[in-house]
Amino acid sequence: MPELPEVETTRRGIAPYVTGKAVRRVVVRRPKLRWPVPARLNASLASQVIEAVERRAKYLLLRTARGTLIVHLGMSGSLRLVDARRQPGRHDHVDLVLAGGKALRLRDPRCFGAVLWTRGAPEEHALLRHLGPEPLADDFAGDHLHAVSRGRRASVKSLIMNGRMVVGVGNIYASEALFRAGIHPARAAGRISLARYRTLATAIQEVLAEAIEAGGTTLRDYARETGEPGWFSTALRVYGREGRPCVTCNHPLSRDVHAQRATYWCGRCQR
DNA sequence: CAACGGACCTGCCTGC
DNA sequence: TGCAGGCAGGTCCGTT
Repeated sequence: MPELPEVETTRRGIAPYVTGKAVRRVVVRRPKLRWPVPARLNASLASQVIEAVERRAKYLLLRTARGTLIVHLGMSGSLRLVDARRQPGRHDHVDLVLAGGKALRLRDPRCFGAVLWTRGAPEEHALLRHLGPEPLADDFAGDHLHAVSRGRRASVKSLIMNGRMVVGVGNIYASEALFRAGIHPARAAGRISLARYRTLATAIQEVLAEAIEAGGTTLRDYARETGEPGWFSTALRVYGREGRPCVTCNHPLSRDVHAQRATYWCGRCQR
C-alpha cells in the first residue's frame, strides 16, 4: 500500500484530470471499507465541482464548495482514472463519475481504505485533527522530534511511525530513514540527542522526496493512477533485504518484528 | 498518558 | 495438487 510517496504521486497524477471537473454521480459497490462509505455520498457530491485535490498525511482531500471528500488508500488501495463505462473489477468499490465520461475509481482488495465526507474544514475532522506536522514542510525539523520524544521509552521507529508525532512515515520509509541516519530502530526515542534527531529529520525528508521524485515505490498491488507500474523498490537500501550485505559496510542486514511490523537494519552502521 | 495487542480484509507465497 | 499458515505498504481502538 501506499506510503506517503505513493499517495502524493497519486495526488499529482489525478489532480490535472479532476480539478475543475463536476461530479456526475457516485457509485458505491461496496460500502464496507475501514468505515462505512456514507450512504448519502451521492446526494452530497453529485453536481459538485472538484476545486482542488490536496493531501494531508496519507489522506487525499477532494474539495468542493459544499464539502470535502476524504480518501485514504489503506494498505492496498489505488485510485485510477478510467473510462466510466469500463467494467469494474471485483475490488473496484467506488467510482466518482465525472463530467466528460471519465471516472475516478477506487480499488482496494483489502478494504482497509476509507471514503468519507465532511462539510466542515477537513483539518478539523476527527481523523485529521490530531495529526503531527508534514515531514516535507519547510519548517519540519529534528528539534520537533527531539521535543516530542522526551521521556518516551518506546522505540524511535514507533515514534516516527506515530502520526501524532509526524505524519507520512510508513513502515518501509521508517526503516529506510533510520538506516540513513545511522540510528538503531529499537533505540528508546527519549534517549536520542538533538543532533541525531536533526540528522533523522533530514533523512526522512530525503527518502520521502526521492521516492516521490521516482514516482512512488511499488511492491505488490500499487500501480500508478494511470495504470502503469510504478518505480520498483531497487532504491530501498534495507527494507526487504534481510541477510544481504549493507550497501555501506557489507555487514549482513538484519530483520526482526518490532511492534508487529517487519523492521530492517544494519547491526553495524546503526546504533 | 504511554505502550501494546487486536482488529479490520483479501491475496499471495511458502512449505508440508 | 491442495491446503494450512504466515505475511503484506495503515491506523484506530480498547486494554493494561
